[in-house]
This record gives sequence, structure tokens and C-alpha cells, in this order.
Amino acid sequence: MSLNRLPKAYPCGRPRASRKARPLSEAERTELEQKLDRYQVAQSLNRSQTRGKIFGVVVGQTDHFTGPELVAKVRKAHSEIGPATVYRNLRLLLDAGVLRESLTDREGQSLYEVQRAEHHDHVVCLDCRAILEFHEVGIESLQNAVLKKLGFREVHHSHVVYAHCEYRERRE
Amino acid sequence: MSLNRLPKAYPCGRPRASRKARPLSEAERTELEQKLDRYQVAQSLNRSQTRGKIFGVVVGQTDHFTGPELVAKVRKAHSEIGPATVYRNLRLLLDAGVLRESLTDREGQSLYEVQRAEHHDHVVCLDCRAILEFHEVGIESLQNAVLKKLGFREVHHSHVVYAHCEYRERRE
DNA sequence: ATGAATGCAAAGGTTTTGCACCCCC
DNA sequence: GGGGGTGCAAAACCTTTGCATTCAT
Repeated sequence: MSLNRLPKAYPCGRPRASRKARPLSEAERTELEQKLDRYQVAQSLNRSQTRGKIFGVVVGQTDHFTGPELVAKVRKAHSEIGPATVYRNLRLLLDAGVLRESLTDREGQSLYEVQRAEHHDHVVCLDCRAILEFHEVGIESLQNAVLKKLGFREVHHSHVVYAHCEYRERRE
Repeated sequence: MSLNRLPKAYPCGRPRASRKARPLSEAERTELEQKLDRYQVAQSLNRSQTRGKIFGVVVGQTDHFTGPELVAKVRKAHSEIGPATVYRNLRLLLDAGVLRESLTDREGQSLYEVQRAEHHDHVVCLDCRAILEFHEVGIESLQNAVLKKLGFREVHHSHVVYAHCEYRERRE
């Protein structure tokens, strides 16, 4: 096999898209809106219509998405909005805590998702690219103990496990 | 503050570059060489001189480095080698397990490092960008228990904590 | 009125690809 | 000899930036 053609995907039999996160509740949406508002006030920013539209698209996302995907989604709903504006607001929403950069997919692209109240970490299936979420309190508390010992105060973290899933295992 | 000028760095007083990892031992270096050899054989790849040179530069790295940094380092030692070749070999070395993509820095760039026998995770200082390493067996075992329950078999993982350090704390 | 936000186009930076030529086995 | 590897240049891609204009307060 030549260097020029390294495989990028190793498909397994896992059913696709079986993992849609639940949509935001009305309360969560309101909470995020207030978060954005507070950030805008704190930073003396304006409340623009365009930002409102982008926010609307963003909080409608249940899955993880890349920058270009967000650009496309925004553009689909509001064709007048260009990439530059989307990226400027993407960064702002990250800073405001409305979004978070949750992981890097196996192609090395950043994936973003809406910041929810309950934190979670990720498992990426190396076969079918499915992304699952997990939360284990014990891990977090051990992590915080380590950080404290090192003299740090955590702001956020990214814990991603890349793994083969049982679907592949069965075929080996 | 305008959207166009979001701050990217918040310097703290931590002394820079206080954290150099130790260089590879001769044994480790040999082990990596064999790993590469095995990979080349398994994939029916050739042993080229250029790849050897790049390997040489790579195993001389003690710190984390980005793609462009590796390009520059290789070029400095071997000016005839271009970016395309470096990137092709970077990917190959990742696939061979000689390197690993260890984390994404706060600018969103991937950082690579030599794969060592002892696994470790990372803390990134949000103030001075220092990168520290930690290893906590308890975290790993909890993680593996979770993965098993979900029906996955871990291949590798990335656990990065972004945090403020005590140096900043003291000044607040 | 003043600074923030947008839209466009252009630039920037990183990584990949096409292709002719060379090297390894 | 045949496939793998390299080097160069060009392309592809994602993201940021400059600037004139519009919007929010």
C-alpha cells in the first residue's frame, strides 16, 4: 500500500446515527440566552440581529458540529450571512460559554457542541465514527485531586477515548 | 471591546520552559526504530533515506510540537526535504505508533509527541501555556471500566485539562 | 455620535494532492 | 521492473483580517 493512500475509515457494522442527543429544553434554551446576554453586557457588546439568528441555529443543534458545518447550517437558514460572521460569532459563543469545543475528531477537526449543565466526556468509535457520551464522577474527582496537587484550578477539560466497538469485535 | 480583538493569551508569572521532558534513552530509541520497521514490513513499505532522516529528527524531540514546527525542524537539518514529505511521514509515524497526537493547544493546533512506554495525560496552563504531564492510575482504570460497560475496547485516549495556575492565583 | 457588527473579498496558514522522477526490493 | 517514495508546485481547506458600510445604543 502506498503512502499516498492511507485508509481513513474502518467501517464496522454499528448502526449509524443511533445516538442523537436530546434537544434542548425550553428552560435550557432560556438559560443559554441569558448567558449570552450577560456576556454581551459584561463585554459592552451589542445585541445584533445576525447574532440572534446564529444563536438560533446553534441552540437547535443536538449533535456535535465542525466550523464548516455550522457555516453551512447558518447559510441554509439565512443565506445572507457569510463565513466570517459565523466564525466571529462561533468564537464569541465559545467565550460566552454557550458553546464548547468538545473534541477533535479523527480527521483532526474541532467539534463544537452546546454547553449543557451536566458535563460529559466522549468515546469515539474508530470504526464507524459514532460519538458516545459518558460521565463518571470518580474520574472527575480524581482529576481534580491531581490538579490541586499540581497547583492548578481547572477551567475545563477534554477527555476523549478512541476505541473499537463491539460491532467490529464480533467480526474479528 | 470589539469582536475583532478578542484576547488570545493571559500571561501569568510562571517561569517559562521549566518543563522539559527527558530525552529518549538509547533503548527507547531502538524500540521505536523497531516499531517503525515492523510497521513498514507489515504494510509492505520501503525503508527510505528520507524517512530515516525524518525519524532521526523526530526522536530527538523531547517536547510537543506542531506540524509546521516539525517541518521547520526537518528543513533545518535537511534542507532538501519539503513539507509534503514531512506531512506524509508524520502521518505514517502516527499510524506506526512512533508518534502520537497528544493534545490540541489553546490555539486549536494539534501537538504531537514521541510515543513513550509510560502513558501520561496533560494539563495546559491557560495563562502561560505551559504543558504539564500527569498520570493517575485510578482515572485510567475507571475509564476502562466505563468503556467496557459501553462495549468498547480502548485504543488510545486524550485527557487534557485546561486550567489556571497558582502563579495567576497569587496575583488575583 | 460612537463603537460594535456585518459582508464581502482577499489573505493567511496548514495540510493534501498531482505528477514526473527516483529509489528500494 | 514495479510499486513505493520524494520533491516541487499547485490546490484545497479552514479560518482570519481589512475595509467600507450598516447597525445598536
